Amino acid sequence: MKFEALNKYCNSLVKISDDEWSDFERHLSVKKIKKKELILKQGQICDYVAFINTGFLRMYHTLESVEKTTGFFIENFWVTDYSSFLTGSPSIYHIQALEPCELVFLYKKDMNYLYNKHHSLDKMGRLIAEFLYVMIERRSVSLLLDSAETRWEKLQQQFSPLLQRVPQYMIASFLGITPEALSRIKSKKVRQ
Amino acid sequence: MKFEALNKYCNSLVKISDDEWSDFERHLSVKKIKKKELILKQGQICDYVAFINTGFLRMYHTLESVEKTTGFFIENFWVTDYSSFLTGSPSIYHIQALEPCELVFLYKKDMNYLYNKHHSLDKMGRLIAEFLYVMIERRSVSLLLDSAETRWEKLQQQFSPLLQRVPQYMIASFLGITPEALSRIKSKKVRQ
DNA sequence: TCAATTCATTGATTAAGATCAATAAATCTA
DNA sequence: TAGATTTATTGATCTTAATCAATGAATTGA
Repeated sequence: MKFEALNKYCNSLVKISDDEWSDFERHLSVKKIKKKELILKQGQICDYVAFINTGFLRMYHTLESVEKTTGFFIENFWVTDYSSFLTGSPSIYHIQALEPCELVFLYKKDMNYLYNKHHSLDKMGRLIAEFLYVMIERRSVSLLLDSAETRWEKLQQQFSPLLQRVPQYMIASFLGITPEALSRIKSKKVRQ
Repeated sequence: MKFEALNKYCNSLVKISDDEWSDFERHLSVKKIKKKELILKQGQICDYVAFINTGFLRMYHTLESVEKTTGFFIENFWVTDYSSFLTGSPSIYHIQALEPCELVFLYKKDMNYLYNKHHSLDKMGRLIAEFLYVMIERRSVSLLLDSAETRWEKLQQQFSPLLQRVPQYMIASFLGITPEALSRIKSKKVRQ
């Protein structure tokens, strides 16, 4: 089943009736994405959210010639430029598949219809927005209050398996430092 | 009217019927807060959101002896530790009135009741969560990609009047720098 | 209003991380 | 699998901002 993981995810958040689910399902579309393919380009308006059945993506941006990774997206959760999606303003990011992906797309116009029609789906939208808020607030605080070394340690604790699959220069920019700086933090850790 | 500003704010987000509003209103309570008073202490669970009729507050934390301001809250919007409110985990912040405030409190248990009972209020909750997400994402990106000087310039553009009322050391830590560094950025600007 | 306190500024030094450069290691890909 | 390309590491130097210290300005509260 294409929507099994998503169904399970939704049910973990809110009670959804069969009727509501079938209305929801009608607006979903599955798409396979190749490795390195972009599902969003800088300057485009992100008019969808996509649930990640399988695979793994990153968000990055390329102002000032240097490429900076600002987020990762993993299985059983959503990928989108949520700010662009919400505000309708052009994205400042690219979103790229780091591995072959199977994604379930839901477009904004359909989402608005669903939100207005079904209280439970509106509630689910609220819970997701709240969850994303908590995640990004944590990141923001970490950037403000923690040293680069502490941010690296926390990232390891939180996403240990993910880090195996990602080039270090992407992790470095996600931490807000250069690859050289991350390399030095790591070698320091080993020697301790 | 104690709830006039809040009513206006809510109606700008969603259509609320008279019945829904009166149910909403029943769960609100107004409270006056003195300057310097804390409405939340580090370690407490924030079980409310409060709408700011008048006044002006900040959020700060005091680990490692140095006090760091991480947020400001202004009239006609909400004040809360939203992460603590959402997750039910103890706050790592103090919230303090920087001026005498009149606040409209809404407690979590009442909010959950209202969310479940009225679709429109659930929708409003979603819109607020989404708005807060966009705000903090903007801040997070700025911390990651902008220099301290750029962050200062953006803050000036966004909150010029606010900055008049706040000691500079609070602004400095909000920007993620020391008061000395902010002082130097400012004097550099003047000389240019 | 005036002393006490808090806050802002400036200077000197230190530390963290950026940048530049060279090389080694890993990974594509034909 | 071999050559090409990408990525990681290490060293040297430079920048930005932190820290420490002293002084001057501004607030505040009795």
